[in-house]
Amino acid sequence: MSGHTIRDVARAAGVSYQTVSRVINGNERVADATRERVMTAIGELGYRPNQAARELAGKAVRSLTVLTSDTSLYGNASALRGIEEAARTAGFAVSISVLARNAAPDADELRARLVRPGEPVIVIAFDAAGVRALELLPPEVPVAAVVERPPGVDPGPRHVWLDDRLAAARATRHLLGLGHRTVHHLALPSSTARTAQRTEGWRDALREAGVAEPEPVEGGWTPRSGHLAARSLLERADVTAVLCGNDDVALGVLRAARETGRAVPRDLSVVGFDDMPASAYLAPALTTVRLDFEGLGRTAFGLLRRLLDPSAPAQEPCAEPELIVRESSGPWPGSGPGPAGGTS
Amino acid sequence: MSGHTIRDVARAAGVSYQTVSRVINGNERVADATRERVMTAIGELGYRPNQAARELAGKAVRSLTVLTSDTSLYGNASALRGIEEAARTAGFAVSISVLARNAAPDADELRARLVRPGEPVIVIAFDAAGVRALELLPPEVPVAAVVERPPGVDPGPRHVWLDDRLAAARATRHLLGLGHRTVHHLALPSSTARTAQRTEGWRDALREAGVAEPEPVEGGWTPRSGHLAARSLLERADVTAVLCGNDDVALGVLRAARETGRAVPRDLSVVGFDDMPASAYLAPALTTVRLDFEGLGRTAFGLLRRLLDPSAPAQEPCAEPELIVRESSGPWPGSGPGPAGGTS
DNA sequence: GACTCTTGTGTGAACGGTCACATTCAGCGC
DNA sequence: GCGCTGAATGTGACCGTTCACACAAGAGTC
Repeated sequence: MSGHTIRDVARAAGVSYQTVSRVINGNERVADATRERVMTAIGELGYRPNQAARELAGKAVRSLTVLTSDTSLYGNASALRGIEEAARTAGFAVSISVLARNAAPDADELRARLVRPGEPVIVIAFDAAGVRALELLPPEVPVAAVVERPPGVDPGPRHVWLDDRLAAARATRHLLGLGHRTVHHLALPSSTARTAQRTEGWRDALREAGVAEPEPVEGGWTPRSGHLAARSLLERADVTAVLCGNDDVALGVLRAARETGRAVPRDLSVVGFDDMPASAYLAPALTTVRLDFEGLGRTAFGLLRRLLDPSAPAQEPCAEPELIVRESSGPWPGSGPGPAGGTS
Repeated sequence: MSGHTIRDVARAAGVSYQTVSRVINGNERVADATRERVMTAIGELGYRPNQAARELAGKAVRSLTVLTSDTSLYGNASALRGIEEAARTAGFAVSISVLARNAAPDADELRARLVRPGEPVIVIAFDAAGVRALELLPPEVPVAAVVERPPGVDPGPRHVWLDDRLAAARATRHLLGLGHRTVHHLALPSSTARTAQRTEGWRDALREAGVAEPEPVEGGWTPRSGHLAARSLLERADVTAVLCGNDDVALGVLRAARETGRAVPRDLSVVGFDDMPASAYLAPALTTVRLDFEGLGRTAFGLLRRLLDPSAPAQEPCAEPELIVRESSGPWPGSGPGPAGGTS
């Protein structure tokens, strides 16, 4: 039976229940000898405080809910892992609630999802469903958000994000540096009404280099959607470098390239985003930008925690995006005579 | 806003608080007219029951904790998704706690991970850490387990598993049917002291065909470990078909094959396990066995639910393993055109 | 018309904590 | 000795809900 109460402990230690409560809640003015006795009583009885009673009596709860879409996507899964890890070490319990990708939730459904009113929430809002959920959340719930791009001019302290814009710019510069006349972009669905950060970074680099700025092609998140989108893109001979919205999309593009007889990287350079564990083993191994989703999740938790308790320690920042050059990117095919290009 | 109580509702509806409680907890003996009034009062006030109070007062709580290792592994993530989906539709809140892969937790730590003592648990125990956690869980907690193989002779009603043995046998037969003299196996780490189910199924098929039974090579879960293990395996010319523990491992093997100059499927056939979304897009597209992890998760939840409430409806069973033949498996190189014998 | 039986509703007491306040008992200056 | 202070501990009420009952009507039964 797991049914010992604070009063049982008090009886065993020969003190009042309030003293036990004091001991449990850390240092108040309790004599060392008393604390000692209470502690041993707790240990012997195997007492564990009842979370529900604690919460009911007004004590701040150490739990949070993560709202995310599809957890099988690498970014979501990694951020979730970061949150979970940080939360658990801080003694928080983590609940999870998965949003349907397409159908954005309405306010009622959302409220019903949160186990208890007032439960703190972290939203992983890389896609539109997440962003919408974030908007719909009632203002009184404490919330931190992992987003693709900060909203508006004044992001406020509730949001964390990776520097996708810089990352995309770096990847694009890498390709331009290899001699490509321009870089095409297979964009992820934008999470907001505005252009995605990665798309902007890509455009930054193109503009900075003064090259043509082709229309980005909007696709999905999966290999399947990358494959689909690439089939039309690769019909055009002038496409020599493709920056993909993520590594999964890049995988689809690699396949499309194979099917249309384009050798990578000889005829076509493909660069991904995220650096999934599999990406180094693809054929060819994928050039990509490594992103610290886990660190991002940890940071989000730190944010939420300081929202609940301003005296909580600050979280260390997450890692910068890092370009990982592998086999899938090579020099512009137009420059080298025939078989010259191609080894990396 | 979120601070209305059952008594506020009662006052607004002109009834006693107990009547409101009855209405909330479904149909007891409440007059239709009264129920109606209470319902509108609830709607107008935007009342939401306080979970903590409800739990404290002894109401069974509709929540569960999922104990799993690394959620970025496809099997874990998919099973989690299945659980979450089924749980949410049934009105359960899902907490998640991630186990470190290597360091198995001790009983105390495990208990501390549960939101409250006696919290129902689903353990995703595909690996040793999960199995150990399952063993350590105190007997009083209601638990369902998603396992790689049922424990002992009498699995009991708490466990669900996929027919990995049959699945492996099918995949192996497929390869033998293509003329391969035998099939080598790159096994996942076994979750128990006994041989993994997939390994047994593979052996079943070899034995049934009366061919040589090479020692299985034990590796890990990742592309990296598959790559590592394959490098030594592929030094041997007689290895023409490899059954991999999962698709990620197969990815590593594909890369190793490329590096050692073995064309797949011409010189080497590679078959995976799981059918991850990416597997259809690999180069070459992976022949694999599709497993219904999501359905398995749903089933596990159904099990737990009936454990808590025997009158709950039964869950529909999950799908059978299905062999998906793609590009990575082909006829035995010894028979076909081109230089005969292993050393081409 | 007094008697059960059913149906609907109200009342008091938990549940296991925390909070605000009351109490005890040293040590201290006067 | 007296009151004053402050540290250590105890007491009562309350958080919002459910549970076990008690109670008030109306419907049958005889």
